[in-house]
Amino acid sequence: MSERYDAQAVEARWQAAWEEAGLFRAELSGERPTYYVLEMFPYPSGRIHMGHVRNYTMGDVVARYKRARGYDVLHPMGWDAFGLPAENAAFERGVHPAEWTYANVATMRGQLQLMGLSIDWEREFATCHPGYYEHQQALFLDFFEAGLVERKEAWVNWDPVDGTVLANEQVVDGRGWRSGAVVEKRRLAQWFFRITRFADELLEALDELPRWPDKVRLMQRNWIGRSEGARILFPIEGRDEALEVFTTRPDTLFGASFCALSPNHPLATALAGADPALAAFIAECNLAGIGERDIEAAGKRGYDTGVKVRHPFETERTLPLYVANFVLMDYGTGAIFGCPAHDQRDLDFARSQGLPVIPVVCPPDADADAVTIGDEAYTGDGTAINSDFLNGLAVEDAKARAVAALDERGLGGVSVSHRLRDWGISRQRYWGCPIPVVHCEDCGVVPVPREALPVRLPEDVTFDVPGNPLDRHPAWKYTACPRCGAAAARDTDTMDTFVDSSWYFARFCAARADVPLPEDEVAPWLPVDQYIGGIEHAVLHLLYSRFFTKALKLCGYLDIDEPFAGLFTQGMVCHETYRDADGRWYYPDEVETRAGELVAREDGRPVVAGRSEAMSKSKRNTVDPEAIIEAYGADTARLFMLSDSPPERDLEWTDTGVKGAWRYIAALWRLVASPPVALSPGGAAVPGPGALDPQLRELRRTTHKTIAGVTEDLERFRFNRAVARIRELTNALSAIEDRPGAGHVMREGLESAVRLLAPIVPHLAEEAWRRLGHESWLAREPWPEAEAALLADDVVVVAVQVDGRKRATISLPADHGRAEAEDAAMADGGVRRALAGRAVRKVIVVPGRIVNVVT
RNA sequence: GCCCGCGUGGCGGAAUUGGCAGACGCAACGGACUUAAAAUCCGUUGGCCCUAUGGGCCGUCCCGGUUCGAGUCCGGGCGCGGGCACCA
Repeated sequence: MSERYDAQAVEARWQAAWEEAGLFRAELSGERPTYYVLEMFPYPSGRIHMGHVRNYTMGDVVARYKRARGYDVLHPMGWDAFGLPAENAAFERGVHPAEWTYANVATMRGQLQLMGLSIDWEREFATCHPGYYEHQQALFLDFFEAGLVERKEAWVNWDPVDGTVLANEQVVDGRGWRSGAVVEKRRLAQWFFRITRFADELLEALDELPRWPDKVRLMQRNWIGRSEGARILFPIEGRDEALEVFTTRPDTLFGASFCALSPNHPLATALAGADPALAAFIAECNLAGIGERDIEAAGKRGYDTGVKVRHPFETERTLPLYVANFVLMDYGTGAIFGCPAHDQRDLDFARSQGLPVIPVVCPPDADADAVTIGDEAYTGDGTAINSDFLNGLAVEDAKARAVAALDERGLGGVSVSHRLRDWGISRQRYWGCPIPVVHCEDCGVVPVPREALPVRLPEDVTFDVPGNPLDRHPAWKYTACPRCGAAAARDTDTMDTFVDSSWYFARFCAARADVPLPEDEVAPWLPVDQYIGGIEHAVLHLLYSRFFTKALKLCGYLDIDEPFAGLFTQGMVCHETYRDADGRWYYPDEVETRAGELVAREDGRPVVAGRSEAMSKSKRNTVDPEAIIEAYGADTARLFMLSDSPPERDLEWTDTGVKGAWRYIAALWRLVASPPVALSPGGAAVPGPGALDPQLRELRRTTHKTIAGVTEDLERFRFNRAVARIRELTNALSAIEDRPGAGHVMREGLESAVRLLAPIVPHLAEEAWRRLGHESWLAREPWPEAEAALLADDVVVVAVQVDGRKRATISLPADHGRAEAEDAAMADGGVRRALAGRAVRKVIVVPGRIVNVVT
């Protein structure tokens, strides 16, 4: 009789036992090497979702594996707990953001604990706790002192109804996502982290991150967007100053037909003072957005200021100066010269303004006298024409020559621009880390003294009206200037929540310390050896954390250059979607199959299954992890997460797949509880090869090959392959026949399988380990070692091809030579038949692999 | 528009990086056990064909190339997915 595996009871028992024994507490032994594995910490939205399950399962496999490999492992968990959803909940339901957040944390912690993760919960923290954000405020002050923080005016999305700045993501089709009001551009004083100061460092260090996905590095490279070019001065007619522009194409300078300023360029502002029509044009530009879609709607528009600028090379020539809606203030110098022939934007603008189009680059095969530009600018390579001293030079040479000439004349030189902007961190929100500065009428901006930290959020706030509760709080912002003592006001903005997540990984090393990052506790663990999370953070979070690390190093906190030595980006968890004729979405458990048709369980309405997409509440294609754990246990959920798809790819959640995982768990338990042959006693040595028949010898080989293979797979994040290998082993063990020595081989195979499975299905493995007669913690057992002698076959099967087509397989001793293989191949009946007496020209032998007979 | 990535059975995916394509699993079909169901176990399963315990042909999106040999490398196409998007 086989006993049924009771996953829920077993899992609860081991979770409690591990917890009580404190097995996963991270400790610095000083003897073992350290390993820090971290998954991106969750936002406490309410309940965990399958994406969390996948993410944390992978991290836990790594943590448990590395522990078995003899590392001191740090595997912590916390909560990215500030953010807008809490304020929305407060607004919609009247519950305080803190209450809502901590309740969610409690729920989700309980759910994560059901998964059996080997986490050191003693280091848990939530970023919304003053014990965390007080240190963040201290870091802000450090950055301030180091010149890494500055306050400057910036153009922001302003929602006139809600009275707040909106992040770009909160502007939908030009309107505030909640108020529906048309968003305006406003210039406000904001706090910035000077990430651009590290632009080149952040770019170059990407080459030193071999364990990061190429895709992420590429995305960051593009995001930083380094462009090499030149700055050029165009003297302004009638003024004692020059217009400075940035270009990547100084070679096309002779093709210039206009210059243009951003509407927000200081010169544009100055000119608008005396020109009401220009002022009106600028106001209009600021009302509309500056995204491509906005401008596409409005068209490329410009205002001729009447001002002329002088061409740096052709001093007799002047160009009109426009203010144009497509020129961005925060890139380059906020001003451009336009060469319509070789830039599409400039061409569109020139056509609409009736400006000349002068070709100055001749495409390789074109006739220099007949180059014409239609509706498309020519941006390719070629030779300079119509360009005086540049004529005849290739584009790259012409660039260098032009820059040299500018330099000689004192009218410009080499320059580099980045797409990356400084990081604006001010948010007109309540539920975030207060910015520790005070605004004094006499002293200006004054940092809050360190001994006055933390600047705590007030608890008595209201959300019944839109806007920033901190700003309208009756008392909170009124304080004394720390410098002069006069009445002053606190900054009522809070920090972008990406600040919170930019240094949490370091704080985990000393979660309770009374300074932000004590070196003796932090240094041994950092950098994070393996970071795991979603690709959606490829740029923002991962770039901000990299910046923080460099800033923290500058401030003397850390001695590392990069926060995450290894990065793994996992795929999403997907599920089919279900809709009825009215377009209503249904949850998977709301539909069923009746008479071969998909229908809504409730009223039998026909439902159509749509394509599989990432699980989301809006499409109602989510499956609740807790329900799965209740039905099948955490091990089943974990096993399924790792089984089918490679971890970097999307995973399709299917009921049948989960059932398959459960079947394997039940079958494995049966195999352990009632093996097909009686196990030899634990600890007894396996008989030598001579004492075993070929089947058993082969089985031992399979066992040791599996150990080696799974080890390699786990090192390389090939979890699906690892699971497949272990299944192959246990399939082979199930088929074992009783004969002398079988009990020994069975025990060795079974114990190996259980140990290899320990990181993946830890509860089942622990239970099986005890059932096999052990009294130790499997979670503390060392990783199994493969015996080298058993990894090599003594007989190999070699394929034989005739003219590249497989015609036979032959068995040869593993150490066979070329001649032996060739002879055996030529002697094979199938090969002779395929040759049909034709003359053999040559025979290619790759020992152990293949023989190819070529006629 | 620019920049990446990916196309393998009915499905998810393997293939030691140029050497036996389809491991492992899901689904499906057939069978055993059972009053029945569930559970479990055994078997079959890329396609086509033949003189059928064997054997042949085709087959990794399409066309071409390199090679004794290509899912893997190169060139061109088609399709799907992702990132960025007036960045001068």
